[in-house]
Amino acid sequence: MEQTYIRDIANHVGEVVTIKGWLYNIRSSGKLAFPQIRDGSGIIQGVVFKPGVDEKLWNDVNTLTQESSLIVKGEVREHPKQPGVFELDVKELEIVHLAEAYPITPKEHGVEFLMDNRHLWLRSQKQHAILSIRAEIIRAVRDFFDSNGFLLMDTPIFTPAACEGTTNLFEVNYFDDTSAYLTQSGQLYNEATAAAFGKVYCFGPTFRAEKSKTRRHLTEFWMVEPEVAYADLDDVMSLAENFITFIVHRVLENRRKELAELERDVTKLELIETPFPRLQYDDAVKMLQEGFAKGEVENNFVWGGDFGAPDETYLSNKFERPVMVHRYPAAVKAFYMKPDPERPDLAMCVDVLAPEGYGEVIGGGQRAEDLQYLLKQIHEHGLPEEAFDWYLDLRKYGTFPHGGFGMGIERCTAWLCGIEHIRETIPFPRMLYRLKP
RNA sequence: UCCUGAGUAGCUCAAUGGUAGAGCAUCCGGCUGUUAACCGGAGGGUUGUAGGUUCGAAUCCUACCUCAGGAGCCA
Repeated sequence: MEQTYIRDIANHVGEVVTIKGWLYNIRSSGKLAFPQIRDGSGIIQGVVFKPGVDEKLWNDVNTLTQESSLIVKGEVREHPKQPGVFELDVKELEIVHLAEAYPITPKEHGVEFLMDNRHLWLRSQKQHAILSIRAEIIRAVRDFFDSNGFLLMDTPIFTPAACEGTTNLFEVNYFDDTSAYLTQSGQLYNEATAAAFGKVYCFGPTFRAEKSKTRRHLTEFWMVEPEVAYADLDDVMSLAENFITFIVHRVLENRRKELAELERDVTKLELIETPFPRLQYDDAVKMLQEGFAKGEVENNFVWGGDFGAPDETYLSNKFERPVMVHRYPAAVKAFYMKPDPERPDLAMCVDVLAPEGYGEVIGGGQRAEDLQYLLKQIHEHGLPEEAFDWYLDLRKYGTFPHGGFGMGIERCTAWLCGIEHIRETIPFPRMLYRLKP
C-alpha cells in the first residue's frame, strides 16, 4: 500500500507522496483552496490553485464536505509563511466518500452534544492529543514495571464475591443461579501471584458501581496495580514516587507537541522529581484545621474521617510535587491494611495526591500478614469468611510482608493533560448516566 | 440519593408578558495565501413534555423528563 503518514512528512520535502485520510476543514477563495487533511497521525494543509490543475480536480476539491474520506497525491513543500510547517501541493484527489453534513462544526459545542457524538468527537485535535498522552502513559507504565523486574499477572474480571466489601459492585449473571461481580481491584489476587513471582503487576479495567457524579469518576476505568513481596510501607512509597516521576518524564520527553496543543503549563510538570513530600495523616489533619482557622477551608476537619475532595485539593495545593499522605485511621481503610505496630489504630497505607487539585491518583500500602488479625478484620467488616478462604491461605502457607498500590490511568491522564474532566481521558467513558456510544 | 443550574433552528446562544432572532453548519453566488478565513443571498422552529394562570406565555406557576456542576462514595 502506497501511503505516507503526515507525521513523517518532513522527511519527504520535494517528493510526491500519497496521503489517505479525511477532510478536517477547508478554506477557499475564488481560485485557491486550502483543504486541511488529517490521517490520524497529523494534519496537513493542501493547496489547490485553479489555473494549475485540471477542471475536474478543482471541482472535486470544491465539492468536498467536512470529514469526507479522501486520497490525495501531492508534492510536499514548506509553507511560504511558516518555516518548519509543511503543506501539500495537491496533484490528484480521489474522493473515497463524500460525507453528509458533519454534526461537529468548527464552533463551540456543549458537553451533552459532544458526549452523544463521542464516536466522532474523537477525531478532533484536542481529543487526539489527550488520548495520545493516555497511550504514552500506558506505555510508560508497562516499560517501568517490565524493566524493573515485575512480571505481568493478569487478574480476573469476574470475581465470586465482594473483594473488599467497601464499594458497590456490578453484579452479572454467571450461568444458572450464580452471580458474579465485575472486579473492583486485582489486589487480592496480586497478593497470591506476588507469593509466586515476587514482584508482579496487573493492569486492566476496573468497575465501580458508585452512584458518583463528579469530574473525577468513571464506572469503568483502567487501573495498574503492582504488588511486591517483602516490601514495607516505605518501599511502597519509594516505588510510587519513582513510578510517577518516570511517567511524567516520559510524557514530557515524547508528548511535548500534544501538551502544547492542550495549552498545558509544563513548568508544573517539570517540577515533578523524587523525593515526594511525605505527610502523616495526623499532620494533614492539622494542616486542614489550620486552614479552617484561616478561613481557607470550608469545613473544620475532624480526625478520624477520610478526606473529601475539597480537603484533598487544599492539601495538594500546598505542595508542588505530589504529596504522599500515609497512616490513615485503620477504621476508614480496607480490611487488609496492616496496622501500624506503634499505633494500631492507624493503617500502614498511603494515598498519593496529585498537585493542582487533581486529587488521589494512587492508593496503596502494606498488607496485613497475620492470619488472626485478618480473621478479626473480616468479621468486623461484616464480610463472609468463606469467600476469603483462598486469600487466608496466603497467611497459612508462608505468610510474608508485602505491599503495593493501585493507580488510576484516567486520573493520571487528566492531571498530566491539565484537563477539567476525566471523561475525555478514555475513548468511550462509562458514567453514571451514560452508556452510549 | 441529595443540593444547585440549564433545556429555544443540526450546533452555540439571544429574545423577561405583546410579530421567535443571530453566528456556525447546509445550499447558491463572489474572492490568488486562507488560519474557527471573509463578503452577499436562501432554506431551516409544536421554544424538553403535560397541565395551569392570562385578552395574550419561550417568558409566570405545578408536575414530570433529560443534561450539567457539586456532595456523599471512590482510583
